[in-house]
Amino acid sequence: MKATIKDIARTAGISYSSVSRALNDLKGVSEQTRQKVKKIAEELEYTPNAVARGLVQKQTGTLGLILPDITNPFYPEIARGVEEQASLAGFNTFLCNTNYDLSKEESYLRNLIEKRVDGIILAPVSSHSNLFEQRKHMPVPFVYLGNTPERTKYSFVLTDNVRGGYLATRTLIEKGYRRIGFISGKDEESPVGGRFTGFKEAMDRYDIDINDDYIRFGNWRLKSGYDIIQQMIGAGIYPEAVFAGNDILAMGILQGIKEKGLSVPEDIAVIGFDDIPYASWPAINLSTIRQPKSRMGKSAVEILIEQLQTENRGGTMLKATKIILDPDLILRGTC
Amino acid sequence: MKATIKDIARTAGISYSSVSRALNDLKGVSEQTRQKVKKIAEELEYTPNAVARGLVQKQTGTLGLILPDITNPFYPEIARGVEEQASLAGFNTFLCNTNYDLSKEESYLRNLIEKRVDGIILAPVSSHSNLFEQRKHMPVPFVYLGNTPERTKYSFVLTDNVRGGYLATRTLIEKGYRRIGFISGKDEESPVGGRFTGFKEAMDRYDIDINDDYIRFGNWRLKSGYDIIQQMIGAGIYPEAVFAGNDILAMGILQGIKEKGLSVPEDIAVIGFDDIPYASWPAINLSTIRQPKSRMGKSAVEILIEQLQTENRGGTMLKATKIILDPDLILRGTC
DNA sequence: TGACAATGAGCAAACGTTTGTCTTACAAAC
DNA sequence: GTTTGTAAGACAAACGTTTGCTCATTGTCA
Repeated sequence: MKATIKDIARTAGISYSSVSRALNDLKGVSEQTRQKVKKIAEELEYTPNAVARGLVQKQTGTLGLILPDITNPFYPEIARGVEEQASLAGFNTFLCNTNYDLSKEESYLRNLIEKRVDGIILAPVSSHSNLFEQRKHMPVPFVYLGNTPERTKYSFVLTDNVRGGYLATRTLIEKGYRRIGFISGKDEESPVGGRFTGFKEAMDRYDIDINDDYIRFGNWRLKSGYDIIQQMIGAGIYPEAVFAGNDILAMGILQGIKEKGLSVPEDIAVIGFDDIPYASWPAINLSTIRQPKSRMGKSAVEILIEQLQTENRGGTMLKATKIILDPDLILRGTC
Repeated sequence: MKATIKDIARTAGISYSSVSRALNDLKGVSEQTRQKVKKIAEELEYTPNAVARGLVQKQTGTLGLILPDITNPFYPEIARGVEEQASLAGFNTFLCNTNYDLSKEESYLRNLIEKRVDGIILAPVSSHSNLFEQRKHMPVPFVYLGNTPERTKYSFVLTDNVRGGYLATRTLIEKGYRRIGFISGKDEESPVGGRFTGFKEAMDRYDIDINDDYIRFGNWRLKSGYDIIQQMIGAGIYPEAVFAGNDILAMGILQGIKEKGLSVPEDIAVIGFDDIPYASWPAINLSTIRQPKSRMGKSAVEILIEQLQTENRGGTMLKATKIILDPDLILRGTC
């Protein structure tokens, strides 16, 4: 923490620019000097100061990841993907939890820009925030992850929700179910719009009528799924299969069904969305549509890094990269 | 990203030191000038450069959190606690995943030191690494979280494992169980030593003999718990209650019991350790000993920040702070 | 042998702040 | 009218690097 490049220069009896060159393996120093410098650096327990370097190079080797809540089982895998890919490329990752607070999204953004991160990944609370769309220009490479506002001018990576919805529904249909329900959180909070679209497309494609009694929108909490299905069963009007807007909801539905004395998938089949880790636990064993979460995180980092390189070279802002990943069908025990 | 303090100074027609003072609400500038400067800063979309500030102040407003795997359900809550507390104090948090790789622990440490973080929280893979004990001195405030090496010279915060083990075992005893087993991962990888100690203390205290047939050490994966209990049941020699070294193991055990056609807690009662989020899901409903994970994260940050303040003031290194938090008994359906 | 390139090294200017010291002006106090 | 105090602001030195430029010195080639 103490020794600087100047200390090394002094004890080596050379200029500190040469020390810098020696340490960074740049040419302009003899092999002999290089060795000597490195040896002295070792002895002095020299640790390069990335802050100073960052100042002159205008690069900090840092990325920012803003997400709603690392405690939500959907995010840890994403964070891991991001961190891993970033680390591979020599970047450190700032973790920022907004706690589903829109205003925090903005303040973290400012905060990260002050810290001069080289790029920012934002997994927004809602896709309906156009907070960032209004800015003329991000001063740093920027990419949305997941909940992307429609027609954004920035880069994004997300899962093909329409295709996912279609896949889920088609699977139920092919298993022979006809009375199929859709239970979800509300549209405005999420890209579920696409999932519902996929649902409708599949039903249409197979010429099955949609029964509005089986379509319900609550919120995104487990209890919502639990309540809705119980209410349906209680009223005696319930589908033989349900596609849940996400896995948390699906788990609530599972629980609700069981507590009503019915069984899954015999009485009601269930399929979820996301494939959060819970889904694979034996006691739950939920069929679902997997979002490639780790891949999403990695792709986001790749976008940032590519943008960094091109931007530096060309000097001009390049077009936004848009990545839409395919979801996978994960068949387990609930349908 | 473009405008600097000098740009402001130029358009305001004053020296840039005055701009700095105006912006930071220091005295030495008239109210009038201050207003003017702030207005210009606004117009120029000035964003302070934290890197430059960090260089002169020798403080970056950054903490590092090194942990094995954010995907492991034990860590997200810790990370959240850390991030929240750090953010409250104006610090950003670097997330570093070692992927259970000891060498990465060290390289991340070096990495963070180069980045000149103001403090480091390390949740080690194993408590048996004395990699860091050998260093004469950490160049930055440092605290262990969780898996702390014995007799460390650094600060740490952990849960009282002995007490937790005692609590779990006493609970089983008070519920009337006598033939009690302990299934865990191996000692050398974790502080489970304490948990086993607590187990033995409780058994001793209530004068119950420990049956070695019921004590088993595998690894820390779910499958280990699953295999061990199935093997026990298969052999016809199994306890009426088992204390599992952690919740993951407990869930494997739960699964194993059910697949053998036995029921919980009627045939075998189970209690775990950690209280990972899974444990509270209705379908699992595991009784367990809760580690106050969020609290642990927050305490670690508090230690760092206090050390930061005292160190700056006194100029001398202060004593390590040692925090041992009490675990809580969480009674659910499995015992 | 002379011209020229390549090499090793030093000098100094950046990077964008904060902060200690110095100057000036003006008002209050004697 | 001189001293003293105070406030506003300017000046310049840091912080620890990287990097463009210059300058010898050496080696190469015709």
